[in-house]
Amino acid sequence: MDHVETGLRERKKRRTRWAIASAALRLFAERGYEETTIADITAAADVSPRTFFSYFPSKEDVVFTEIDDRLAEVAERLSDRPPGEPPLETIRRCVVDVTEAIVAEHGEYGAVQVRLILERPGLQARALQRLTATQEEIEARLHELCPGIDEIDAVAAAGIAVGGMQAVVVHCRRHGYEPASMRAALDRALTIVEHGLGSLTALTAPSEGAP
Amino acid sequence: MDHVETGLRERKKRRTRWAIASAALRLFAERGYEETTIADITAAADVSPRTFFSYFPSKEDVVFTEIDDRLAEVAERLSDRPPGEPPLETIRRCVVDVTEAIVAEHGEYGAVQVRLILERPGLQARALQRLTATQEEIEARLHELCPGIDEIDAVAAAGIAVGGMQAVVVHCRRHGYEPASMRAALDRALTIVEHGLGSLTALTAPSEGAP
DNA sequence: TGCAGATTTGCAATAGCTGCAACTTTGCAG
DNA sequence: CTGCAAAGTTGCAGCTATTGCAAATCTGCA
Repeated sequence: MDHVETGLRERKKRRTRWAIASAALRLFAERGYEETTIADITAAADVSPRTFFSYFPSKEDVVFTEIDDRLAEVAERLSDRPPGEPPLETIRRCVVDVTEAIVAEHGEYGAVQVRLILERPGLQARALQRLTATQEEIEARLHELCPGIDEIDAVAAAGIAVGGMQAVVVHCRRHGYEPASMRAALDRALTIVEHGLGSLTALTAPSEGAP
Repeated sequence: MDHVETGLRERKKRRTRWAIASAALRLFAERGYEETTIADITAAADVSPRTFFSYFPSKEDVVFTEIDDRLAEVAERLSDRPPGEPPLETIRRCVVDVTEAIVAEHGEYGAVQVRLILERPGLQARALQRLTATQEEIEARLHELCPGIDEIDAVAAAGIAVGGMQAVVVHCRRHGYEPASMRAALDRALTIVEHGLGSLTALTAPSEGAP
């Protein structure tokens, strides 16, 4: 039971939602986020301003269209891992999926969405919040995968994993989104997550000073 | 040149700022955040509504009064570490300081602030954003401490460290703030940060299933 | 005592968001 | 077909946060 409903009603709703979202993203890209009002968006989408709020709870939420679905999808996929796989491998897979889902282009306006989120503090905050939600999702799966796992361990593992993810996002923000570079950063971060900061000799040696 | 200015002007400004902040926090505690308007706050603080915005850029910012100062203070303290100390130790120290600064009670309304931040999604998002800022702060210090460190390593290390911090915050949110328990969670998280997720046998063994 | 600069304030306007009630459309039974 | 009830859309009024602007006050220092 997903999006297979054939009713005219459903189809029309989906179309309207898309009309609003794409109008919004297009306008955001053209004149900027703050510079685009709800009225502008609804005018472009040819619906009443009031209607906007029956599709999205707030202006900010339009920006996250699809991204949320994508994230949820990834979280679900986590449960479909081969039963014998070591949890750590599962986490790795999960982090890779989520990260790529976040960074990769989603449909036509993906680039716009990413740029907006990275630029507008408000949107950035919202994104972090969703990332935190994902973190709890990960932790829940961990408890499923390793029934007896210590709670602190699970929380910490999830937290650290997400921290690694964020590291990649930060890296991308600075150096752009070439898949290759991103992959490298992701692998590096995951290795560190796996072996700990203690594996970085740069960190265990006394800080500069006496030779 | 900090808060030593003796001018009547300075003193009055400081007093007003405090009046607004404490009125706000008190009201938030009494009737809730959303239920308190700027007008309510300024009435209680005995200033004009317009004045509020010359002290705080937004309603949300009042909640973070002092917390920001505290965080900045901690970040600064990072540079005062003994020169020969291994960076990893410095990080540990830093994480402990920041975490305790976040969780500990700040002044009279500390508990209110923490509760609000944890409850209101908007404030939570804002807090995460500030945490991210701290993360970048940590990274910058890392580059100072280990001049040649690989950028990805630095970003990842900072990200993971903050992830560990968040883990502790999550833990506290669930189990309360008894210092002992928090200390334990913090230590555990830091150990994991240091030795990696690979050190948790629960994660490296194949997930349940065939015995 | 009086001025120059800083603060405070009132006023008006914009924009996001919500509740409500009237109006339309759609799905379906008769 | 036809008509009804549920679902969806719209306009309206209203509330709150936030900002620009200019008049009114206050403070520090002659």
